[in-house]
Amino acid sequence: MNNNHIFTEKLRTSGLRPTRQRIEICKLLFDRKDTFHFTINSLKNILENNSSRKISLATIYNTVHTFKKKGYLKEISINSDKSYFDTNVLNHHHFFNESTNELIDLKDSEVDNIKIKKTIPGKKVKSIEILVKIANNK
Amino acid sequence: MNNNHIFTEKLRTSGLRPTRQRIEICKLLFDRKDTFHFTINSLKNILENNSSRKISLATIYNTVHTFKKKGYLKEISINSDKSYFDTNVLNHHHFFNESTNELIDLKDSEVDNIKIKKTIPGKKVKSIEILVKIANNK
DNA sequence: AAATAGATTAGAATAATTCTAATGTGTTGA
DNA sequence: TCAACACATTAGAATTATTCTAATCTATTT
Repeated sequence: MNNNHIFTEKLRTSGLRPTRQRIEICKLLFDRKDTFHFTINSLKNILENNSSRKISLATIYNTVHTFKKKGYLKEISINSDKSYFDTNVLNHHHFFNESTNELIDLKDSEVDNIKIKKTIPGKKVKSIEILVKIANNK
Repeated sequence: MNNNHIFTEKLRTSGLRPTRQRIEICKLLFDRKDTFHFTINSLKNILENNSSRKISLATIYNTVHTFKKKGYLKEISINSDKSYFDTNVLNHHHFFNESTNELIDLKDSEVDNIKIKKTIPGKKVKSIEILVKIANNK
């Protein structure tokens, strides 16, 4: 049994064509209970090990950015050399473990309301993101 | 008149050799009253226009990272394709204007105390960073 | 002032991301 | 049903960002 038809439908509903590449990536990203954090590179490695036919790196970029645009993925701000993505698109924040380069979700309810006193005229706030950097106790 | 000797001293004090390249970059970054936000690329462009002798891009990377390690620069988390740096190394947060890709400082006092309720055992918090993304009112 | 050790630079190599020509998919109309 | 067209998608090639390392420079010791 497999869930391909579910993803096919999901893609069609979003106005995206259900290609082999997209279905494989969907299965990897969304066929799981927990939220999943990844970089393009880690996703590429997993795909290489799980996928019968090769998916070009450019296609992985295309797909991830398309899914982000559709609201199925969230991009996380880390001052690192890589972009991190999250399958949890609900409002939430992150821990970033600098010792292991891993992300951990931080529910909105686990952070007290943030009040920003400064405003910028003519601009509207699109999002407020908190990143808590952590590291191993030496 | 120029401030080269001041930067020479500052560099020596930090255990860094006062090379021509570093002094030029110091003048550009630190010889100003306001804090300065930049990317490696914007810095490269400014140096190209202000510098008599060419500084290799690799050297700009080296220098910026060295200054960051010494605590003279702060790297800012933006989920963009570039790393942003800030000459303001005091504890503070940022607005990021998505319409123009510009950073604006947000003083620590302009943000209410942030309380994180979740903790990660065996890890210590290194920093808490807030990024407020803004955009033009359409 | 020459020799040495180690720091620094910058061209070359690599890694990350985007561009675009080729290919594939869905739709329309005969 | 099935061309043929219009547009979406893929993936190799090109570009851009970053790192590596051999060559060069600087400070120190004698």
